[in-house]
Amino acid sequence: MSIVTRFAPSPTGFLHIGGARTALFNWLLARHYGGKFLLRIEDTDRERSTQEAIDAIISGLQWLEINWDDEPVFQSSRLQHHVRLAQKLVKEGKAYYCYCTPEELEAMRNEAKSKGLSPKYNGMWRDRDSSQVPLGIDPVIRLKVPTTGSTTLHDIVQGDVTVSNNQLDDMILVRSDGTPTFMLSVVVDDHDMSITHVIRGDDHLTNTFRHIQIFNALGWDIPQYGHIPLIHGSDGTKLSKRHGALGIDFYRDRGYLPEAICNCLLRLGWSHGDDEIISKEQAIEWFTTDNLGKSASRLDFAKLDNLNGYYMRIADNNRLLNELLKMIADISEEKKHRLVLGMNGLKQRAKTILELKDLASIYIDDFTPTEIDANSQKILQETFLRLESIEDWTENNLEKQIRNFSGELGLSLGQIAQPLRSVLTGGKITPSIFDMLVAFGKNESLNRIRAVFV
RNA sequence: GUCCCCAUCGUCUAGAGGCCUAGGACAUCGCCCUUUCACGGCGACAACACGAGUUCGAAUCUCGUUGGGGACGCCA
Repeated sequence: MSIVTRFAPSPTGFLHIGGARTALFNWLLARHYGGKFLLRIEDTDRERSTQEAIDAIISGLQWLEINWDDEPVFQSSRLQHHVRLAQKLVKEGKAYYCYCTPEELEAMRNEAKSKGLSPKYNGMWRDRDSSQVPLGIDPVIRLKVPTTGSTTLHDIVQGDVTVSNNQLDDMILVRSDGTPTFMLSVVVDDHDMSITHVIRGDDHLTNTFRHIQIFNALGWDIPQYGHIPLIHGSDGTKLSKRHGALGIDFYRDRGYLPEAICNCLLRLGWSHGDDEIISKEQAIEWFTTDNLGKSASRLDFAKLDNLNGYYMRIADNNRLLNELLKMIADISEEKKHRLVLGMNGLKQRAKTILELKDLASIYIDDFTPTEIDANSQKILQETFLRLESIEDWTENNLEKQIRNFSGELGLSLGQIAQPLRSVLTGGKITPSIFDMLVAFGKNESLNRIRAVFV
């Protein structure tokens, strides 16, 4: 059997970190088994769905390189089909029209609550005769859910979960305005798209029991479900904007690399022994639902930073340069060249692209040298003369020569390096001086050293 | 309130009855490396929520307690 998974976000907000992880897991599962991963935009709530959100979801997935197969399915284009199926269920006696007003339902819920029962619809129109239909009220279509027995979900993450059917009420399939609800649409679309496996957030667990009822009424096979625990905020509660449930673009703007985000997300609720750094390729090879965890986790920014630092270090220099140039408006060719030469020294010190940009300022911005004491000035003068005579201006040779003459002068390397660092950059914390001498080039380096003498 | 789920270091987790005086990673703190800062190396700190039971033996199984989370919409 070939596996088909899907990611089905509703475009009412941005792609956040939890959604991204859900997408990642479904994607990984499909790729692992050589199946398909589909994207479905659940835009049935036309009030809240926005094109902006659709764009954010799509660009977010693309940025993370979670690529879907086929064209995205827009649920809104399938509404008539959904409604027809609901009407078919009515004809078959498996669903019925309900004429309750929102006010009546509200009262019903309150009453149930006051009796200590779970608030649900009481099925008052389930078996009523059509002659009792009130005028002027547009009905909804509700499913006739079995009132006895129980439903068991064989969840691939949670194990078997059983809920007695009297906990379920006759859910609405079609609203009074004639549009299908999420409950119906999800089931129909999952069936029509031949979805075999659904990995989704824990918050859908109770919905799944409703979905199963609809699948049964329609006489369709039920996909495999795996409900993964939600990602919590740092205080252990449901992720909200405060906690980083921000759009994935927030992370991009903060200078995180997509592969670091994916690696981090992967380890939230999934593990493979002691492995921490896991490439996409390895993830595809290793990912099955067997290693999915059952308890909620929190996103740890310190760990993300660490992971991102790792991926920065191994990132291609040209790629990092391009990211940098996106943030730096005008830059001369000369300075750009410095960045190219200095990138190795820069990237191993930066945890994010933003930090990289800060570090890169030594090659771009003007600066004021720190105070140089008389002794250091003498050392710099000597250094200047020595450097001036060096023809082979490479990192290796510079290191060799400078170490040599520091020895000859009876100085430690630090006694030369620190004042040199200062006149080159105005800072005390920088990449290696050899690295910087190369990045600045011989002319600029000598100019900067000479500048302290005039 | 009702139903459902969860529970190992601060955080992410390994662990599927003896291999566990509980392993790894991040964070924190030392030391080393070292031209500064990073990187890297070495080390330290630090957890089986609690209580019963089952068993020769329990982090692992059962029950209860406590704690946390989720769901109860003509939202998805």
